[in-house]
Amino acid sequence: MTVTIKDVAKRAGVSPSTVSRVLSNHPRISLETSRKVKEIMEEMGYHPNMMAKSLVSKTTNSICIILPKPAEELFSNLFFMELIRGIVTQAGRSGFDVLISSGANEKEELEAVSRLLKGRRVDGVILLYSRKDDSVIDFLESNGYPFVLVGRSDRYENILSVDNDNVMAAFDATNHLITMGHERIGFVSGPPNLIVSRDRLAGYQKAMEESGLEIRPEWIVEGEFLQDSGYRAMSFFMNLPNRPTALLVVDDMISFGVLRGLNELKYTVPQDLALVGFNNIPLSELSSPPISSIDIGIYHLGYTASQVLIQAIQQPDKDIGYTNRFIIPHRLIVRESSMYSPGRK
Amino acid sequence: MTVTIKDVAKRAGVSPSTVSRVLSNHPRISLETSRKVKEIMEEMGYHPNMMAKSLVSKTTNSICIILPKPAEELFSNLFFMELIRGIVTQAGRSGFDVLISSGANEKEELEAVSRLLKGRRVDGVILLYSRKDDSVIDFLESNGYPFVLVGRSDRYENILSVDNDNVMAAFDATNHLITMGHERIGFVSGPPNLIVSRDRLAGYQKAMEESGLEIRPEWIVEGEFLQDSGYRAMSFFMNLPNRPTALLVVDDMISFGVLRGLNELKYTVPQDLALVGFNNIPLSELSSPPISSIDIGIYHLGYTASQVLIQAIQQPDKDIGYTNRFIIPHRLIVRESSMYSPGRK
DNA sequence: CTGTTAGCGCCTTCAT
DNA sequence: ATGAAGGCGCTAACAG
Repeated sequence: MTVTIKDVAKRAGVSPSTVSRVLSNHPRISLETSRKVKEIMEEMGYHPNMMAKSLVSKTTNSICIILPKPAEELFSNLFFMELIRGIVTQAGRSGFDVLISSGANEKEELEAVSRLLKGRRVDGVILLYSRKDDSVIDFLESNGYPFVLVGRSDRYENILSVDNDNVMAAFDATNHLITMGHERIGFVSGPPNLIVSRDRLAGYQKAMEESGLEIRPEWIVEGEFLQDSGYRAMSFFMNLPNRPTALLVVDDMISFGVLRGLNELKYTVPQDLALVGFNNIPLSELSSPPISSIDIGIYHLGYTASQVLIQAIQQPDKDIGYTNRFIIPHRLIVRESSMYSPGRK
Repeated sequence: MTVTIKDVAKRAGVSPSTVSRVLSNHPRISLETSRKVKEIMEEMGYHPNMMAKSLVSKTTNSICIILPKPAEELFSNLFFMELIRGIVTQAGRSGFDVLISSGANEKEELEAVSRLLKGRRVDGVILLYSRKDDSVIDFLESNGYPFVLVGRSDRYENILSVDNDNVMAAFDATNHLITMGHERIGFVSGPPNLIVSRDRLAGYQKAMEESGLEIRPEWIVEGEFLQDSGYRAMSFFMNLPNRPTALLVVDDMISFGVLRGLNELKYTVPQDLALVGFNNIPLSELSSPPISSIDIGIYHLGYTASQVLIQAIQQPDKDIGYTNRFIIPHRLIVRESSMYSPGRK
């Protein structure tokens, strides 16, 4: 049924070793033989058996992605799919396959990772989240397995990671609003345990301070009100005395909730409240009005993560510690939601 | 470095076969030995080498997903991610790993599939698209490889597939609008080469005909105007003499474009035009107004596809031809965008 | 019940 | 430049 090296060898009248050498472009092999063998391989439809190859080479040419559990996905599926696309594309170019896995809880995740790595099914791992303490990272690190984190961890310093400069991104976004003439700017955050939320908050604060603008605690909202509560949250917010004229929102998905709340309350964006979001999901430009957003290069993030991981797999020595964090550039996309300059009061 | 069966055997004072038997829960093995071996495995941190296992068993316990190329993804990333989640979850429960792959064009796709299958890296394939003629399907079918199609193909009749009844779904959606009192109903379609577009169009037409309502060709629009052209398309549409009072939109993503166009033209939904979409993406309920949508159970679609494929892999005899199409139920989610009954004229 | 033997398909010495 | 032999880690006969 299956065509093996042996078969090809027999048919070509040479030894299996010779065929094997042809396969690996061995230098010491006659051009004549090489040509003939290749022809026969083609003719017989030979395909190398990856499993056998892996068994002897102790390498699998594949990596795996650990999806976060649904609970943690504030940043929607859009985000992950785009990331995966980047990863898969780059991995493909390097001749790597991508395996995708997830677990219902951290324990299951750890089991899966352990099985895949110890069972020699993959050579390395891409982690798509950043938790505070993470048994998976502990496992990977203490066993010396190659892995890269998409995001940032402040507990683990010297691990490979690919991330945006979220502080700077928020800084830029805030300054954009300030430049537009806003002085009272609020911030809608995501789950506070996500590092990205904290980083963006920090960038916002930094920009406000550097411009000598006031930050009031009640201007900072934690935005888990994706669904129904968008209305109430915005209602509270808009009724503040001396309310903000602009809002930085940590994720475009949340922006939609905000927008919805504002709409129900009959407020107009950007006149009553200007908006700038993050992540620039495809729908950001389709909403009414289109939302200004920081594009963080999600595809690029995935592409780079894959590249970095594969490099680490192939040359396990290069990470000397000072080039371990890779920063993907961001850029602000200005749309209608922030194209309005408030008059002074 | 790696702990093998041999090592465990030596340490336990038994033969490798015995250890292997313990691993596979062989019946004829003393309880005593079994316990001891298991203990030692635990203690030595033994993990079976998947590659070696695959090599001898000629089975990989993994499947692969072929992503469509970006060009074909009218139905956004949201759709695919949700699908993948369903697939990965179910596969995990059956002890299968999921590999994900894609190609820049059909030729590359075919190469990838061929490499994975002939190279014995995966046992079967899930196809996430339905094209008219497909060299990948031809390849899979003629080689007798297990695969399942998410979607429908009218060229290939007897292949395993998981799909919605899109005709019925569109029928239901249209009837909902009719029940609400609409008589002039339009249809925004997707790319005409996608079967799902055609099926939904058919369901719409059926419902209209059965209710004795008129269908005008100019009421049927091909909706590739996601981005900028939403405005112009809607402008054309709303200026029709005797224009529709309701619109069926083939995908929620497109609904956003429509909504945006309407907004710019100062029309109100649902008063000026009622809207019902498909796929019920998470954002459908966050838009202003929230969009009524047919939920097609994307996760369920993926979950079932995985289940069907794995079953086909494990018992390659069962598909006798009359149970090859699996239909996932849909349901209409009514929201504001269709909660308005137009007065008669 | 347990041990021995022989591969799965490939690669890598070691000879020639 | 090519062949022969041994082994990667595991399973599946075949013997006891």
